[in-house]
Amino acid sequence: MSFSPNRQFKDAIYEQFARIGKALAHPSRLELLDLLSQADRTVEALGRETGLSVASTSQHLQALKSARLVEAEKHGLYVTYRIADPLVRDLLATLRVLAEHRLAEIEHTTRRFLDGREGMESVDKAQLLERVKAGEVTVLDVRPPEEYHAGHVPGAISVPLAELEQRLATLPRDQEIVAYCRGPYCVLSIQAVELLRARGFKAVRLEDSVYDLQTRGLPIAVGRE
Amino acid sequence: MSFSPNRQFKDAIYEQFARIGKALAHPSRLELLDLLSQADRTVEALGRETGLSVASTSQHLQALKSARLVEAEKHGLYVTYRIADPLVRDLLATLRVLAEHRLAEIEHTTRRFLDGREGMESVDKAQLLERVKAGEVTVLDVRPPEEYHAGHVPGAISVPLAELEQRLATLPRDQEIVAYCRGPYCVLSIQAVELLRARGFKAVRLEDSVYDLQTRGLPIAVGRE
DNA sequence: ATATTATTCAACTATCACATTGTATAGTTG
DNA sequence: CAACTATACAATGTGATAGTTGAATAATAT
Repeated sequence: MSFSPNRQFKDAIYEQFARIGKALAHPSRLELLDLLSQADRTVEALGRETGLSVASTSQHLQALKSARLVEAEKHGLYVTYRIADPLVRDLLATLRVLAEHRLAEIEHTTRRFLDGREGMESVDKAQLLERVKAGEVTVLDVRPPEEYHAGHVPGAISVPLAELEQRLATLPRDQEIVAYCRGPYCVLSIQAVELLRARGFKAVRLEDSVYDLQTRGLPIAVGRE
Repeated sequence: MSFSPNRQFKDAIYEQFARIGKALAHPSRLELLDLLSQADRTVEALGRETGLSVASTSQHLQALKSARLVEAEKHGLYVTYRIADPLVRDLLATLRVLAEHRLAEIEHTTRRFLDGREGMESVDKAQLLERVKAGEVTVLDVRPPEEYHAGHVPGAISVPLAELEQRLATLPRDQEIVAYCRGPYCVLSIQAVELLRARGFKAVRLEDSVYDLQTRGLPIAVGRE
């Protein structure tokens, strides 16, 4: 029985599916995929942002490549990696939703991390999103510029967290400011909102990433502005 | 930097996400999840259907349980496992679509397997589905009875593959017969259609599972009939 | 050409996961 | 309550995977 053609077929098929499962089985690879979901990047840049050694980063990227989740292209001296298919983002999103739903540890960890930080409690997302769409608020994209250029909320202005302090003067004091970054587990927007509030601005955090918003029907703007 | 609270937070979060990835990283566990997607089952039944030893089956199930993808309940002598959340099915479906999309090996393996089998080539699915919905065809659920009872296409009759032969007389010769089972990689419906055709019936295979059809808006019937 | 830089490869060690066994536990039957 | 059965757990050997280091490769710049 176990050498029947049926069994062989099933084994071969599940073996293939497991290739993708294996690619998702390491925290670093998931982080790399999350970063690549925001913008294409070189090995070096990915290593820098994840805190991994370049060699380690390269190896994980190869693992992702051999599972066909990412693609690589050599541009001169640098190899740029990118997400191979929009479905990869969908898979990551589903994984995230399921994890949030089933793993109490995630909520627990997030709560502990946010504990003591003022006013990071979730706002009414639907309502906030309407105001973003209507342009009633100033929207800040606090991610690195590459990520902004790869895709951002229409009307949002790019203010990388590192530059926020020196650009405070250009921000409105009368209008509410909404900061977003890569998603609920990205801390850039948390830090941005903390800084803004400390300086007397009215600021809230939008937990979603551009791509989360895209699945809710918001268009994505691409390019310099 | 790498001991900052931010880094610790990220590591903890991605560690959690990776729990689910790890659970999906073995072919046997994926097969177990697929079986459980169709109906709850005992360890013994799962071992029998997958060809794994009972001990091995139990271990994989524990791995799935500790990732919270399945739940277990003891009924008398048996422990029954079930999918913990409908989102698990969604995740599996997304994984499958992505794999089909990106991994040429899957199509290759499937093609090789179907090669030589007459008329398993895909029919116009949308049109077929309409006829199923409209009740214009006889629909056969050729999975084991437990799976039928856990959820089936409305109007479908339960004819487990093993019983098909002796129930041929009850099937219409003038109307087209549609057989379905667990999805595109389940061979039960293939074997059913082969048998039916060999006996002169007009039969086609529906590649989707009940749950695939559910996401396309078809209701699921539950229970004995 | 040579040096420089980014990336990959190769070798090594440590850790982790797998399947197989055998054993323990817990319910059920006699 | 003893015997039995289904299931879970534990220990083992084996193989795969991760991270490190240092060398090799490849594309540019000098």
